[in-house]
Amino acid sequence: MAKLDKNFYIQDALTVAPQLIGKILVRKLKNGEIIKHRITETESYCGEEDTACHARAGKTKRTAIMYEQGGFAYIYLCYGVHYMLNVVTGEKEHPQAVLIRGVEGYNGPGKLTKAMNIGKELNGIDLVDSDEIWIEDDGYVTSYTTSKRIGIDYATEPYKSMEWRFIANTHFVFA
DNA sequence: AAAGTGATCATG
DNA sequence: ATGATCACTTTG
Repeated sequence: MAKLDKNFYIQDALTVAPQLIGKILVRKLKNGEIIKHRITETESYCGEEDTACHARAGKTKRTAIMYEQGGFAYIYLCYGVHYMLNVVTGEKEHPQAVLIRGVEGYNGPGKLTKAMNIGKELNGIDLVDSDEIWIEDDGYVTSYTTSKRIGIDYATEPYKSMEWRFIANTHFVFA
């Protein structure tokens, strides 16, 4: 069971996002309980030029973590209700991140963070060093489908139409 | 179809 | 200090 390392996260968000499909998100609670879920859906957000990315307006207190080297968790509260889990990717000063949009058993980014007890106290944590949350590769491989990203009506073309959402075929195979 | 929710960011 | 915005979920 290989924990994903720094070299993996340093790649571009567009490289990391499809590779995260099928990987296992691991959460260890303070009471020692371990929760594991396979990732089924991700989205890439790529730099200041990507009008859908939080870093589009430049570096702020909130987005500063995206400018770090890959491997950190970026967690924020959306619509005052839901925590979103993102993985920072790429080199330092390249604000990129991959949103973990769904895991097996839970569709929807808000549901998965609730189910796995992920909150703002984990924002900025190092996924490579942490023993509270990390991602593992057990060799499982699956095909995936791409589509346009969700909930980014405020973005402009061409980014609005980029197919930067990756969905595991697991649940959608009609063989 | 629509509202609910609260941190964040840009104004004054 | 105040207000606008928002990468969603749930309800009717």
